[in-house]
Amino acid sequence: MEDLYKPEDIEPRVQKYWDEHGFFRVAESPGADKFYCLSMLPYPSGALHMGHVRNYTIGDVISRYQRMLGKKVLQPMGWDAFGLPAENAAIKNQVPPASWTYQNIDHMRMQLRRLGFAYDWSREFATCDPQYYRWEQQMFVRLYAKGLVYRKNATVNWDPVDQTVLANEQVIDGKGWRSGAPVQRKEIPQWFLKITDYAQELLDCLDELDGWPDSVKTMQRNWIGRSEGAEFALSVCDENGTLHADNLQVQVFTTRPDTSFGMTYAVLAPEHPLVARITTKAQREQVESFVVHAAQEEDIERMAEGGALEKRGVFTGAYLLNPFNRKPVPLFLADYVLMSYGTGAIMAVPGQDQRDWDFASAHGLPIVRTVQPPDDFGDGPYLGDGPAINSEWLNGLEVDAAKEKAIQWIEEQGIGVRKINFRLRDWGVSRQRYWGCPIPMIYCETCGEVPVPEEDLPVVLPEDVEFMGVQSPIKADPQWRKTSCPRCQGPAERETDTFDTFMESSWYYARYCSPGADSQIDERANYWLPVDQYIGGIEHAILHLMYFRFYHKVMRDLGMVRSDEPATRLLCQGMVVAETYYRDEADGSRVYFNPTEVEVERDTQGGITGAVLIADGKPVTVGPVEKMSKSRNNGVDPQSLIDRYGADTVRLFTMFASPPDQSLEWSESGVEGAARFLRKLWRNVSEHLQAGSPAKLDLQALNDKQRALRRKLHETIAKVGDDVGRRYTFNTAIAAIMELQNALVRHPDKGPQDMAVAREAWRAIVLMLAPMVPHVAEDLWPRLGGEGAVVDAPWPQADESALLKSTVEIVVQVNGKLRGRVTVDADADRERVTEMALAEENVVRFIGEKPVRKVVVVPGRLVNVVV
RNA sequence: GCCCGGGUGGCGGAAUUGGUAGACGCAGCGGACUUAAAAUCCGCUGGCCAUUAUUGGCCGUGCCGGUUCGAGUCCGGCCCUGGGCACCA
Repeated sequence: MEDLYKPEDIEPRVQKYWDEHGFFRVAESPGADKFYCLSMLPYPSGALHMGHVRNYTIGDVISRYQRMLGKKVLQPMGWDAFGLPAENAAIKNQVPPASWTYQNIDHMRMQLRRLGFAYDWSREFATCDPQYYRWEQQMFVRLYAKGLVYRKNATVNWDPVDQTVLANEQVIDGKGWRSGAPVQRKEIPQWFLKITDYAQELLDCLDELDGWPDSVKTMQRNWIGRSEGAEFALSVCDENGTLHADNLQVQVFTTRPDTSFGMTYAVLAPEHPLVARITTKAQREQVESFVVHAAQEEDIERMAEGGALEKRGVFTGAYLLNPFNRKPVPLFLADYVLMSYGTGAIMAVPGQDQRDWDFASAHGLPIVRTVQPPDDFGDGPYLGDGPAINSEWLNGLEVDAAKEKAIQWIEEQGIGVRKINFRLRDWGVSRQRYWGCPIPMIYCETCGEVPVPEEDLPVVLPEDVEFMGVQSPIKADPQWRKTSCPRCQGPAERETDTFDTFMESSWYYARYCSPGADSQIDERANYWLPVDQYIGGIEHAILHLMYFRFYHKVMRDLGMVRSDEPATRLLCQGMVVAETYYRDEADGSRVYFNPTEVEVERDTQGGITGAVLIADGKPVTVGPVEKMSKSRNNGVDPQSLIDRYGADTVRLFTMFASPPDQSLEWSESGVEGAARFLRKLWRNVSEHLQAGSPAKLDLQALNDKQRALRRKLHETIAKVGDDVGRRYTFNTAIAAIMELQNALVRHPDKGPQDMAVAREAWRAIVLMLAPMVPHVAEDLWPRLGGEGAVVDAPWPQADESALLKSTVEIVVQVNGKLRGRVTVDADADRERVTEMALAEENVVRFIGEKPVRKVVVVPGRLVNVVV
C-alpha cells in the first residue's frame, strides 16, 4: 500500500472498476425492496456550479446508503435541455442553440462522472430529443381530447421593436432588455392546461405528504389559496333603486356574506365586461390612465415598506341594489379589484375589510360596522370575531353562524350559491420562443384549431437553423408552418409557439423508469414510482413542484401510473454561500473580487481584521456572506477544487460543513480540513495494516480499555446509521466518524485483541464513509479484508451487547447547577444513586446546613438536589 | 402588510423527547520534528475572577418576562435577519 493518499490515482481506477462491472445499471426486481432516489435534473448551462455539486452529492449519499441496506436503487440523470439561455448564447456566439446545448451536456456529463455519482447512465436523456418530447406532444393532444387543454387570450409582455414576447426576466425597469423600448401589455391567444380542475386534490394531498418540508407545503397551500364563501347577483339600478332597463346584474364573490348589510358601495375591475355597458368613454379613459400605471415599481416599493397602495377609482354613475336591505349603493371602477379572481366584482364592506376601508376613506364613502368590535378596539376595519350588529335578522350571531345563515338566505332567495374559489390559475404553457418543444396544434381556415394526429407526431423542431436575432426561426420561416389540415386536407398552418420548459420537467422522472419504451411510459414505471426521495432547490417549491404533482395526477387519470403523488419524500437543499469582497471605485461603482483572489488577515484571537487583494497587496472591504453569484463574483468553480483535491474531498466538505437543508458556507480551509481527514484515514489504515494481522475477535478476552473502545465503535455505528438513514444530518455523522478515528489513534496498543478491535473499527469506518467518499472507501475495503465491492457491502449494524455499560457517570446538580459527578453501577437503584450523589464532596459543600427539600433522579443521567 | 425559516465561541456548526451548552471541523496560540519551509504530530483555546501539584466560583445560547427541581429547547411580548407572496374580496 502506498504511504501517501493519492486521489488522482485512486479515483480514475475506482471509477473504471465501477464502469466495467456496470454496478449502477439497475433493472426491476419484483419482490425486492426498491428505492428511487432522484435529484432535480440540471439545465445544461455550460459547467457545474457548487449548487449542483451539493444537490447531487446529497442524492448520491442517500442512494449509496440505501443500496448498502440491500435495496434496488435507481438513481438516474438527464438534462433539462430546452430554454432561453441557449437562444441568448446563440445570438452572442452565432451557434445554433442545439449545438451549444449538446456541447454543454457533453462537458457537464464528464464533470458528473468525475465526481463519481452512482448514476444509471443507460437511462440518460436530454429533453430536447424528439424521442423524448414526442410523448409530451402526445399527452398534450390526449389532454386536449379530454378537455383539459384550451386556448384563450392572455396578457404578455410585448416588445414593439423586436416584435416579440418577452419573459418577465427580460423586462428591465419596464423596458425590453435588448431594444430598450417600453414594454407593452398585449393580449394574444395562448394555450392553457386546466390545473385548476385539480386544485382541491392538490391541496388535500398535501396533508398526506409527511415526507415533505412544511415550508414547501405551506407555500403550495397559499399558492392554491382556497377560500369559501358565496357568489350572488346584484341588480344594476339608479340612485333611487329603480332597476336598469336591460335588467343588468353583477355577480360578486365574498368570503364574508355575514357582513352584507355593511356594503356601502361596490366595485368592478376595470376589465369587467359590464364596464362598456354602464360607463362613458371619459370614465373608461380615466380608469385606463391609472391601470397602465398599476403594478409599477413605486407601488411594489410602497408595499415593501408596509404601506397600503393608493386606492384609485372612479364612480360609474350606476348603482347596485343590495339584496339584503334593498338599498342602492354606488358602483365604482377600481384597479384594486382583479378581473382574474372571483367574478371581477366585489361588494365593498369597509367596516370589515382593510382595502375597502382605505378606498372608502379616500373617497368619502360611508362605513358601517356589522361585527361588534371589543371595547378597546380603535379605528380601522375590524376583522375579528364578535356578534353581528346593524344586520337585521343576523344581529347577535357570531361570525361563523352568521355566515352560514347568510349563505342559506342567498340560496333560498335564488340569487346565488355557496362557492369555493381558488387563487390558483390555469397553467399558460405557450411561449413565443424557438428553443422549446413545438406545440402540436394546427390552425385550419375551415376547421379551426385541430390537434396533430398522434401518428404524425413528433412535430420536430428543426435544429440546424440560422439564429441571428430574437425572432424564432420557425416563426420567421413561412415554409415550416405551412401544412394541411388533418381533418379537411385544406391549407393550414402550424402553431409556432413552443411549450413552457416546465412541461418537460413535469414528467421526466417517469420516463427514467421506462427507457426505450414505445409509449410515454410503461408498466416498469409502476415498479419504481413513486420517487422515494426527491432532492432539489427550494426555488422550485411552488412552480415545478406543483406542476410535477399535477402531471402525476393527470398521468394517473390517463391510466399510466397508479400512485397519487410523484414523490413521497422531498429534501430542499440550502444555498451555497460565500463571503464577498469589494472596493468602491472613485466613480461610485463597486468592483467585486473572487474569494480565491483575496487573502484574509486575522488578529491573534483569530478574528478577521481585514483582507487584501493578492494581486496588489492593497486592502479590500469584507462584505456580507451571500449566495454565490456572478454579480457578487463570489462563485467558486467546483472543477478547480476537484482538480486540486479530488472528488472525495469535495464531496466530504459539502456534506460536512452544514446540514443539507441549511445554507453551506464555502471555505477554502474547510476543504483543506476535509482533505486532511482523508489523508489521515489513509495513513492510519496503512499503519494498521503494516502492524500485522489481527487475531480473531474474542469478546470474552477483551480488557476494559478494549471493551471501552469497542463500545465507542458500536455507539458510533448506531449514531451514524440514525444520522444518515433517518435524520439526514450527514455533518454530524461525519463528526462522529472523526471522533471514532481520534479514539482509535489514541489507542496505540498492538496486542492481538487490540488489533482485532481496531480491524473491526477500521472496516466499519470505511463502510460508514463509503456513501460520502466512495472512491477511497472502495480502495481501502479489500485491503481490510472486505469481500466484493464496497458499494454492495452491507451497512454495519450496532452490536447491542457492546453498548452495555457496567458503570455510568451521573451528573449531580444542586438547585439545577452542576456541582459534581459520581460513577455508579449501571443497575444501581434510585436510593443508591441518591446516596452516592449526596455524598459527593463538592455537593456536600453546596448543600451545607440547608435542608434537602427534594431529590430529582433521572436514571442513568443526573440527580438534582433541591435545597 | 401576510406566511415560513434563522439568531449559540474568532468562524462553520453540535446539543435528536425539557436534563452536563459549545461535539466535530476551521482559524488562532504554544511546543516537537526540520538547515529552513511545507507537510505531520502533541498540547491549549467562550468571557471574567480566584488558586496554581490542584482545582473552584461567577457570567454566558438576540432582548424582556413567565412555566419548571431544571429552559438553547416550552409559553407570552419585542428586536434583528434570510426567504416566499403581492391589493385574491
